[in-house]
Amino acid sequence: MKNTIHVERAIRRITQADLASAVGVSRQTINALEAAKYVPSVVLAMKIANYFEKPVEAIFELGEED
Amino acid sequence: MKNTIHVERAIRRITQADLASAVGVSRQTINALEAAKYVPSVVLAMKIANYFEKPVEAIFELGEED
DNA sequence: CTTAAATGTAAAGTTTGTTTTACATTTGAA
DNA sequence: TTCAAATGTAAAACAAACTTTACATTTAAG
Repeated sequence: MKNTIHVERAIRRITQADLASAVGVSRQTINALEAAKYVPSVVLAMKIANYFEKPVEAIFELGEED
Repeated sequence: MKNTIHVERAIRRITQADLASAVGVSRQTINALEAAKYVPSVVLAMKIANYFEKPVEAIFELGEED
């Protein structure tokens, strides 16, 4: 599971804390997600995708591991 | 969180057990998902969406609760 | 250079996803 | 109607998501 959250964030010049509060999770959750430390729930994934106005697949990609 | 798994399954005339083994989870997991008893991980959601050849958003929908 | 904001990281704890086992009920085909 | 397959459900156990607190490091602006 890979994701491009930090890229999307960079484009919009948004902070981890900003995104976190926008989607209702802690900043560490966003930080850990960007570090690919774990796999989020679909709900969180969809909230993030919605926030960036992109489909889930544009931000999250299945890897070999999955 | 709503989903249309059982509809997609009906269309393809596929059993819960079939889908379960196709995406690598237990049959109870699929059953519980259809009953909306919990929210899956993005990985599982994407595997299910891929299996049905549809985007995640076509199968999973955020509700008020989320 | 200095300072504040942003980020990385880590441990402990809570909650929630997922598996396993097991059994009861429904459905469909013969 | 009978039997097998499919589905519903439930409890215990385990794994993984997510929070909280707390601190160290990096980055950017003044």
